Amino acid sequence: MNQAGQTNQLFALVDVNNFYVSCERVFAPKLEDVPMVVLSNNDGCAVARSAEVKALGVKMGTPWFQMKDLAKKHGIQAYSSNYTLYGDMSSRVVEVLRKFTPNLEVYSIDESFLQIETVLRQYVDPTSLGQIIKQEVKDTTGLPVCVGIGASKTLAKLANHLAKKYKPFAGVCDISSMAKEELYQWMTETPVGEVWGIGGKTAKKLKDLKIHSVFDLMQVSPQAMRQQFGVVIERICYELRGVSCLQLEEVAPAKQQIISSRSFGKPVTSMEELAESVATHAARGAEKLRSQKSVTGALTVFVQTNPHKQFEPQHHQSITVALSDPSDNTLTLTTAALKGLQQIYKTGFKYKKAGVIFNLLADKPTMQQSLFDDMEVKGKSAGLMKALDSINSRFGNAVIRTAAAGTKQDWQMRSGNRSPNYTTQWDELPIAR
DNA sequence: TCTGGGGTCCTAGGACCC
DNA sequence: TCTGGGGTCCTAGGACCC
Repeated sequence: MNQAGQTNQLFALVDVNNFYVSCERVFAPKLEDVPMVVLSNNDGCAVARSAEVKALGVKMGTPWFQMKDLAKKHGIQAYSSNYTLYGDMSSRVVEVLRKFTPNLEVYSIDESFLQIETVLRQYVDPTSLGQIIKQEVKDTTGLPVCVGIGASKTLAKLANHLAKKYKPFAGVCDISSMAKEELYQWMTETPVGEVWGIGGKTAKKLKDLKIHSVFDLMQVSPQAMRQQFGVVIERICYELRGVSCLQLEEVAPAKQQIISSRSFGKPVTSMEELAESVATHAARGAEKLRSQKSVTGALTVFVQTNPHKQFEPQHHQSITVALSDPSDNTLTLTTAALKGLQQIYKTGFKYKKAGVIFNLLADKPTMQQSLFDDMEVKGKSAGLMKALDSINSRFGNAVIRTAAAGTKQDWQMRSGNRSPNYTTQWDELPIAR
């Protein structure tokens, strides 16, 4: 919530239009204006649609086989997805955006929030900043973006929706500078289900309460919404009123869960095939684990039959295997996953999907941390000082500089009023050779 | 006769996002 | 014939404790 005296925040949401489709078009300009979709793994369903295809009423996630007739009729081109390419293009976009402000949150592969009130004075107004961003991304990466600007993330999202939907905005919509009457007009015209965080289920319940538009939701009492729907919807109400409740998350927090799973192109029945898949997923997960410097304390293995085949016997089962020691080791994790699979596999089913989930993630202990753990000096100031002294004598006194953790008072209390000369940021310590 | 009550922790499941 | 692959947060309810 805004504190009195705090600078009013302003958020910009930059979102690439039809991201996967636009990426493909950058490298195949002849596809410009051609109706096209990008398909999911196994070419199952549409995960990105060009504007032309959206105009035909094709919904996100429509199975390719269901739209084949339509595709034939309108010449819709289908492309298999290339996530490596999209990931690379995404980084390039973020690189451009960082030139405008370091206060940036990469929200998804094709969206970033920028906090812009601090850089605004260099520009005529928010809209012109938005236009410059849009042009710069286009010039540098070839990708088209829309920019939405508002006093909260939710309003920036709404503004982005308007920028995409209504041509006169020319790709940039600034809600914060809009006259109240105009904003309320847009809010009245926009269905409540378009609000970020209001999904199908909630939209339906809201409609039963005669809350149909964004404007309706902004008007109701947030407290009443909290009672009926919980804190999430309450927060959305405040955000729509311009009270920012969701702050920028500049550093992505470490994942709490890592999933690797995939559907099979064809039904799988044998243990051998399942085992191969599960082993692959465990190994992939282990890589992800190591890349964020975590270890996992438990993993879940699951197998599923095809839920769309109503008349075939169904078997959805999972098992969670606890590890005696948290690990990021491929062999350990693969072995545990296969052990789990043996427990849940049953013959006679046509499996459609299998995967591995790592739970109970924790930071991987660094060498320095285990040193302190072993010496049992953690939290004991005298022993801690001694240990730090010994590190200083090994690496030179300049190595350990300041007490970065906690306040100065905090440190002095724990260390008997000595000055904060030591770091508790273990990552900064060098590793002995 | 009459069987507490409040707290924490964990898990499953729902709802939502892209 | 053919239907994605990730994630997050919140809540309710059960287990358990004193």
